[in-house]
Amino acid sequence: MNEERPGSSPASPASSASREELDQILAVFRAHGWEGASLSRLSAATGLHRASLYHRFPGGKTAMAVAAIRHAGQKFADDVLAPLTEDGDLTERVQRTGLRLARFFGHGTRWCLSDTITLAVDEPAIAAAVRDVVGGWIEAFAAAAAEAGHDAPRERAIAALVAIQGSLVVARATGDTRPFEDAIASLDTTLAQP
Amino acid sequence: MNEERPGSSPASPASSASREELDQILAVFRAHGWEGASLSRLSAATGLHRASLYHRFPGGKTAMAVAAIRHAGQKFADDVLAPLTEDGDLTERVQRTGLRLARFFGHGTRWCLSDTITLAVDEPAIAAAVRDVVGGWIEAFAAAAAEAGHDAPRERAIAALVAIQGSLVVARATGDTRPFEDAIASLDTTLAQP
DNA sequence: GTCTATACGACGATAGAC
DNA sequence: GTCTATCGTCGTATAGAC
Repeated sequence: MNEERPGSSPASPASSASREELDQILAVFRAHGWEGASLSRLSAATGLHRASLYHRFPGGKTAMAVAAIRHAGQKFADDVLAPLTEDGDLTERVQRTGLRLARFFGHGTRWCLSDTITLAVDEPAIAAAVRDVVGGWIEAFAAAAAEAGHDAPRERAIAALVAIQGSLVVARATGDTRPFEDAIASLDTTLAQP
Repeated sequence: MNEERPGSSPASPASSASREELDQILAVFRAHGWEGASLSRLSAATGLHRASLYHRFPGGKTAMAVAAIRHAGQKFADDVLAPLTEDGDLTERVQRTGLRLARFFGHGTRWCLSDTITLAVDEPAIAAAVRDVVGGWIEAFAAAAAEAGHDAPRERAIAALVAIQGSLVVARATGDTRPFEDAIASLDTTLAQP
């Protein structure tokens, strides 16, 4: 379980960890936020002992969080946003993205890392990483809205993002996931209609 | 600083703390969430030592959180939701509620307690208190939408709530508070129009 | 009701053997 | 690169003097 990264992306600054480990670290930060993601929980989730985690991430917990955010951004771009830029009818692409979104967020039962990890963290690196991921999200949505012929595509994109984030918060607070499904369903009129 | 509660509301189950202290406790939970709201921070914010906090709240940190949520719900009902049920034109009342909302959330710079405190807390009392407050919020919005003649007032109310919550999350993640101002501005069409 | 003092476990982080 | 063991600090929570 240590013969990883054959010739993958050399863009990451350091920190060697397998995709599975990053998945598990990501899950902890996503569910518990910065303060709730303790080394104990991260250790239990990955099966690695504290010292091994620090071996992979010499930058400590902050580096783990940044790596988790970048990993989440990559997964989100590949799984959710990619269908938006493929060939085919815009409405169909937006619909496919909606399905991917619903899966990504467990149909309203899993929170957004960009939400949970930004609570009261005073680490500039984390804030920057989140801004990066969310910016890409907005850009991809805006491109769809522009293709649909809307005159303020960025505003439309942000509106869609707001609806998703808000519905996840409401789902967490009330236990009702219908608003999330509504937010996904309304993507068509928000992004694919002029 | 201890001659409080003359004959106020005997509805609260126990826990004697002044409004100012509850304000300060509320501010800590709102900004830092459940895990980040440490006794040190609560002690520093109130000026009370740990033991004094436990004297006011024999139920410990959970009791402090529940009291903060109820206090926030009361303030929100009095400051923000009350204008909706007063006399006068519906559009004007909704507009006034928008102004109160903007002030309550620092124009997008202060988060919602119902959001931050629900992150990874496994305390049923806290979840119940939040559900209570959010439920009242939805009901008040739905009453306005019903008065406007909408046929699905509850859905409209939830849509407005989602927009506000989502814009606060986006503001936290990106630093841009314009989506929040937009959410407030759109209250008129969401709640006051048929 | 306020305080000082403290219990005891969990926190992030390291040292150093293997 | 993995582990055990440990550091010093902070977490929630109490005891008990005043």
